[in-house]
Amino acid sequence: MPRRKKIVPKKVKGLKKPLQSPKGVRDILPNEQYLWDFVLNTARKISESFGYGKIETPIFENTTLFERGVGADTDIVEKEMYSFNTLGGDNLTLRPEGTAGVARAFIQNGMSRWPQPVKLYYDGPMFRHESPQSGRLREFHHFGFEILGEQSSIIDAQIIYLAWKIFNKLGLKNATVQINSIGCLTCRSAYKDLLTDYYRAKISKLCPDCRRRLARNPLRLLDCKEEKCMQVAALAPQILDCLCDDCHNHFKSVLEYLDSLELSYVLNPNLVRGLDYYTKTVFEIWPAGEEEESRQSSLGGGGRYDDLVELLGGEPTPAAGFSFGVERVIEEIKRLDLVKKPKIVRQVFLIQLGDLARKKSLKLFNTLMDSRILVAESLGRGSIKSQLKMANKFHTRFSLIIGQKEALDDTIIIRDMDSGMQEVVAMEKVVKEVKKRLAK
RNA sequence: GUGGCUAUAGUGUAGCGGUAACACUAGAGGUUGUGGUCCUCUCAUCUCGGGUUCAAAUCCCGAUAGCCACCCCA
Repeated sequence: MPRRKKIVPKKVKGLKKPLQSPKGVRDILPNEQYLWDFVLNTARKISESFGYGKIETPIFENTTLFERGVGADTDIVEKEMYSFNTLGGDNLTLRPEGTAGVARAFIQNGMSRWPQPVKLYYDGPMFRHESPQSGRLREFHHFGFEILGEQSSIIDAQIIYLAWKIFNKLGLKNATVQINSIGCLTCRSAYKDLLTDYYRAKISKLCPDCRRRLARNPLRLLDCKEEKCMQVAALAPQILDCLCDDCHNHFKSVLEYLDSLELSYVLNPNLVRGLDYYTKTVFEIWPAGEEEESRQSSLGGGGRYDDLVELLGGEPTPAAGFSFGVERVIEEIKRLDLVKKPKIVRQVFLIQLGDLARKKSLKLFNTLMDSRILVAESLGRGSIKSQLKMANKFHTRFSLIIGQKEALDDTIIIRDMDSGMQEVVAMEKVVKEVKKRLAK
């Protein structure tokens, strides 16, 4: 006879369904913070050395800001925004990107009366309702910087240089700068017409997607990956040939500045950014690797946006900026194994036995901390054994043990964890004795 | 939003129709107040819900989530 196990269900099936986070968001746990610190601290430091000041703008803004700023026809605004109505009847949106908010703050805080140009950097979460996959989340983080109130092309070059410098400092030396110019409003719309005409004539050779896209956004057809479309795209008119004199000269001089910085770049005539506010210079930073893969996961992007501030109701203010995706950069750093995880260093471990000792240990912990001794503890644990085990995990050089006897005598045991030698010292001398030993 | 793949302890995996295994991690313990090695024990009914079957982690359907592609972007 098969013996039946007695079934005593601990859980009633289905009753205890653990709550999950919503789709596309994640927790950033203690053991990955060092990467975040590394990336953000590096970026902040370099930005500040370039004269940028930190700005924090709200995580949500009026929806109108993004509709007008990013552009009502863009994918971001059309289908990716977290918008909601408040109880008070406002329509707000969780920011999908940082530039529009900064531009709004520029206007609202009268920054046009500050010494020009105004240089700002920021970092924080952004939200886009997309279908998540690797390198793509619904809540993700940007680090970005903006420079407002300067039209000279040297600024474009400097921004690219700053971006490049940050990536370099992060160790991403093989990331490439992809650059293009999409002209100003005038030459771009002229180019769009030209492109539309060109594609209309070849519409039978296009894939269904591109036929559909043609009316909406002809620029997008340029980077379709269908074989047929690529053939058509290869012979399409290029925006660079259609720039007005001003835009043409501007771009030419940006490239000259980059040359003089000896910063290598890839001139990419198909680079088109998905936000409407860009004018003239646009650029992205792609990770090292095959071009096909790199373009899928651009690490960051930016460019000039001379019309944005005016579009939002401010005085005409030329500007440029850049931002990168913190998660993507961290992934790339992990992939290339660039940063070692720092070890937690603790100098002594505090052990306590018994009620009185436990009480004293709390105070001693503070005394040690105030004396700048790095101390670890496991005050909740009872047995000396388990506490020593913990001490071992922390790799401390010494353990300080207060037992019941020591608590009464007002003494403490200093144990050398390597040799196992122990010494009893008076409580008031602990700090001195520990420091003496640590100095050896 | 569309299509494909996947879903087993905290982590990584095994099991491929007869009722869960291994490694690591974590917690407790191996007699009196002493760690690192070693040993013992504990922690999942197999994402959730439904169906087929005498029997399901294993097959089917649905939901959810992850991954990949398209799209787009960071």
